[in-house]
Formats: sequence, structure tokens, C-alpha cells
Amino acid sequence: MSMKTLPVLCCGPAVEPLDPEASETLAARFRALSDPTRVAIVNRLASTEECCVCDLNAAFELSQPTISHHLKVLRDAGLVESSRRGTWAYYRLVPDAVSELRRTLGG
Amino acid sequence: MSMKTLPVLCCGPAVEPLDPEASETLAARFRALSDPTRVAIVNRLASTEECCVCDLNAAFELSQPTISHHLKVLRDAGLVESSRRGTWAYYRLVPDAVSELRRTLGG
DNA sequence: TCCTTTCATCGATGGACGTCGATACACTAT
DNA sequence: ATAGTGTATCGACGTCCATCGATGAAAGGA
Repeated sequence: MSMKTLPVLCCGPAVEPLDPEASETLAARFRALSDPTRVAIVNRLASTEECCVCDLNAAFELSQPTISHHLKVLRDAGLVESSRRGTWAYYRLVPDAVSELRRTLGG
Repeated sequence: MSMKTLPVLCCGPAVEPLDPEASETLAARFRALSDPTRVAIVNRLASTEECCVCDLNAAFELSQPTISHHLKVLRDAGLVESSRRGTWAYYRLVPDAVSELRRTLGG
């Protein structure tokens, strides 16, 4: 899950044409935010700095496997990272990944 | 397709908690960019300022109905707008919509 | 050891999405 | 009018996705 990312723009001022591979990469990242639950999770992590999965399970009226699935999607997209401490798993945002996405839109 | 938009943040510095409706709205916009073809279309429009549908049909190896479908998705999301001049339809970006999305990520 | 708690994974299901050919619509030219 | 061209819509099909219950894995406590 390395998140080595090239400075590719999709739109905004002075954009360069995108090769198919870059389009695929960008679309994959936006797809990670294409679900309201995942947007809400990311939003929560953005204001909490670190969050236990059990809190997320309590915050959203969805089953535990569903929340776990959304967390995996966000992990695979490189937007969040997790670490286990004892019995609990803690998730936090990857700020650079968000910045990357923002720059993609032409900041 | 009015695009009256509230200044809602989903992440980034100093974000406020999101109500379910706002999450839905944000997710819908990101979903419009969750397809590589649509990312490429937006990218192309960002550097061409205005573009005929026939050029898009030629640029992507997809059927004309498929391109038309993607353009509709982008239109419904408020990211692009179109106008017919004679036989041809011209599409262009809605810069404010892109800026909105960028601000959503905490610019 | 056994039970409980926390989280991840599996398998199934219903619905949404991308894609296409066929067709309808709008405009132009002859 | 008729034919031709550029777009949009329709209907269908296959695939992907969100969701769930059931199950597995790991850790801690009795």
C-alpha cells in the first residue's frame, strides 16, 4: 500500500492530456469516495485524527461487516491506514492522499 | 440543473461533521468522476474549453450511445453543460463545479 | 481451557452501472 | 419531401457493488 503518486491533473487550469492508465487511477480514487458512508467515514476521520472501528460501527446504522468492507475499500484506495493495538483497530486519514486528490482537481 | 451549492467540507483541516444528506450529495459528485472515461472527458474539456460530441466520439473507442450516456451523467452532476449550435452539440466544463469539488477536499 | 469481545473474510442476493445495437429526434442539404 | 448526418434515448445484457448473516481469526479475562 505504498501510495507513490505522480502529479497528474485531470482538470483545472493548465491541464495536460491524460493517458488511459492515469484516467483509470484517478477514477479508482474518486470511486472510493462515491459512497455516502465512505464520505462520512473519511469526514469523521478528518476531524477525529484517529478512530476505533467500534466507534464507526456505532456511528453508522449499518452492519459491522459492511463498515469493515467500506474501510477496506478506503484502505485499498490509500485514503486511510490502520493499526491494531491489542483487540482494537484504529483508523486514520492519509493526509497526502487527500491532498493528491485535491491537486487532481486543479488546485 | 441549478448547482446551488453549500460550502460543505468532507475532509481537510477544520472540517465539520456531515449530515447524511450532505454525504449523499458529495458521494454523488464523486461518483460522476468514478469512471475512467468520464475522467478523461472532463480532462479533455478542461484543456479544450469547448468540445463537439463528434470529437469525443472519435477520441474514445466506445460507441456513440455510451459517450452520450457518460455526458448525461456529467451533466446531471453539474460538472459540464452543453449547447446545440446547428446540428452539433458542444460541451464545456462548469469551472465552479470543479472548484466546489476541490474545496470539498479541504482547499 | 473456555468464553467473550473485536474485527476481518466468506458466500449469497438484490440493485446499480457500463456497454451496446436499435431506434427516435433534430437539423441540413439537395 | 427525401435523404443524410449528428445526438439522444430505449431496452437488454453482463458485470460490479453494497449489504447482510454466518463464520473465522486474534486477543484478553474468567
